[in-house]
Amino acid sequence: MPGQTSRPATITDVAARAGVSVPTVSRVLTGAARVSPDKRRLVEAAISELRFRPSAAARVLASRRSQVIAVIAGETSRYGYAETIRGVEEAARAVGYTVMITVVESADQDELDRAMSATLSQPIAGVIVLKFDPPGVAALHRVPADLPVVALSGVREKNIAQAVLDETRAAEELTAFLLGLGHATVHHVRVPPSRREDGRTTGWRRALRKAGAEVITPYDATWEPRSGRAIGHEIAADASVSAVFCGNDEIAMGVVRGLNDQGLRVPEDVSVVGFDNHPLAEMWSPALTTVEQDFAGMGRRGFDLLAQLVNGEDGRTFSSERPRLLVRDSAAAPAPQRG
Amino acid sequence: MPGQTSRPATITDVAARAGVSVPTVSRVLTGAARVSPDKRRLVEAAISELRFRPSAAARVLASRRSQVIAVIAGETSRYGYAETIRGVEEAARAVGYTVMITVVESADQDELDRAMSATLSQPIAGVIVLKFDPPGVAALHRVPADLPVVALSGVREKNIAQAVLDETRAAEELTAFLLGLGHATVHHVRVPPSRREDGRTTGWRRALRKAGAEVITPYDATWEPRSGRAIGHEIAADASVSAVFCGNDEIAMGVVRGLNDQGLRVPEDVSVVGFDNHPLAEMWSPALTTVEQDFAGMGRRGFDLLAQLVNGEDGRTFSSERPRLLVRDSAAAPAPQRG
DNA sequence: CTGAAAGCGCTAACAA
DNA sequence: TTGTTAGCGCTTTCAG
Repeated sequence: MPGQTSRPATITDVAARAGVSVPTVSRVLTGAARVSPDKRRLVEAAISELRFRPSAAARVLASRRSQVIAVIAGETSRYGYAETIRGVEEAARAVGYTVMITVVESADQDELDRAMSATLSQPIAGVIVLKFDPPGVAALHRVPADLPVVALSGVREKNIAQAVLDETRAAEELTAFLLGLGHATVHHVRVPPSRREDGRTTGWRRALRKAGAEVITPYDATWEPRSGRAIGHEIAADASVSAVFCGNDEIAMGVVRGLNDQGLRVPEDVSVVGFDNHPLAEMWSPALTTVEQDFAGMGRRGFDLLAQLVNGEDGRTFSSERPRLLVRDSAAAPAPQRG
Repeated sequence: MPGQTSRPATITDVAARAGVSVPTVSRVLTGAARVSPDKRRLVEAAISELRFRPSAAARVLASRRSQVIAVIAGETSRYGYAETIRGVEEAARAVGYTVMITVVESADQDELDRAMSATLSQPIAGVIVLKFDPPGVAALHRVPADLPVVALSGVREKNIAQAVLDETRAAEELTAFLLGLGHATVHHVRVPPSRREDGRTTGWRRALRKAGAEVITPYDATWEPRSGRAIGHEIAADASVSAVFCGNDEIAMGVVRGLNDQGLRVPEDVSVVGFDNHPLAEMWSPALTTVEQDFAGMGRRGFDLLAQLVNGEDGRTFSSERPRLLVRDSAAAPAPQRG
């Protein structure tokens, strides 16, 4: 008998073919109740013969439960973002969840709502927000209260489940390391901050204060490595700079390049350190001293937190990890003729 | 009157509040039919007072249409992958679609089906497959026939809608450029290929054949820059190598670094070129000669193709773009003492 | 232009 | 253990 139309099989088709009722098929699908071995076998056979795939939409509607989570982020392709998302996806996939990506480009209310509404009207079990930047911060505050939420970031926030990387402590440690090398102070190149001040800047400032070193206004970079290069040119012209802490490795590479453009050598003339341990940081010449950040791990921890919330288990609502200092070749004692 | 429970408002609530029937609310939601201005106003007021968001699940179930597409990929965070996904997401968001990410780590049938079934049971309008690697290729062949599909890649395939970047032509051009500089032949470092041979390798071979140059077996790198560095060490030991074409910029940076480790200079001793125009390629010393690949653009074009299929419009089913050669500083005429 | 009625494919009580 | 009966929240006929 030919002519089966290619309409996807439904649970009703399966039930008919297996000679059982629809709920029985549902039972073998969900495992919610016991089914006799022979009926189960019949149902399973029917399922595979018909290539039946249950409709998630119908399922969600009837059960009010979903196996999808949304990740809301200001970007998706820069190193830290991409790795974090990768971690979330991995952890989600391991337990049968799918992840939906929502990019929020602006912190503007209307634009935000427009971007989010498409996602929020989807049947999602929960939301993970990458609170890395202003759009992320804004998005966090517009997630409906009835939806489980986890924020991922470098800075702690009250009353919200959160997985963080303790950037503040790590930045403090890195800055102290530079000071320990003998530098009078450490200059700072910021990446775009999520609020007034990010953890890296706070840690840097704290280390300088503790050491009684002068706190010089940071340079502001964009996410583009070439903005670091331009700052490198500025720094080269300022003989008082002997050590520079950059908000991330890509900017650090730009700064090194900018310094080199002007004939300065790293670390002989100026020490430069980065943050994140980007895959290319160790390939760079000189290999970058930096801080290793386990973004994927944070993503995984974030998903675990969310899964807890979704399942109504209690447990920790906060997960923090301390990034690790990676001493390589881009920092050394200050040159006598500079600083 | 307090005590509204926080149960999300449904279309029925809105209808009641606006004093109209449910279908009328539906009409203003979908715009499928004309509604008198006053009723429309009433409905809109009720919607915003109740903070009503239509349930996508119910909508999909009733209308059999979805505003979600799935992206299936072997990875998500390496440069080309991340940028491609970014392009798809951008184009999708612009027209109110949401994207779901599915990572397929292996080409193994069972593992693939497991990874894909979670996504395929979701109500999706179509699928975009990143056919960049073996898992991607395998995934493409397991997408149900009734689902609109677009493949994204560097190599053309029959009978399937596809957006590509013409890597073969670009690689040929790049190799010819090196040959034109006076190199007797060009060595090649491959990145993990999606099948037997990727477009970059094919283009390289073609250029060598046309020029009558010797075709030497390529080195095989992984996606990790450090694998390039190890290959750089090998190349340094082989004085016959004067020009190297690397499968991507990250590997090229590794190779340059490996060459430098052994005291060789680029491009004075050996010319090295990459592929992709990674954001750090121009920061590198020397700035990398490479090929600019518009991955995000390919992602966008892919989505547009998919949207066509979903909407049942006819039109082009293939979209190709030619990457652009970017001459910078990492390639020069061969050194007399090598090659 | 509008409402009544039916049904999308599934799960959740409830009996049997 | 199994089937029957009701919906989940929406869109889609079909009348009017």
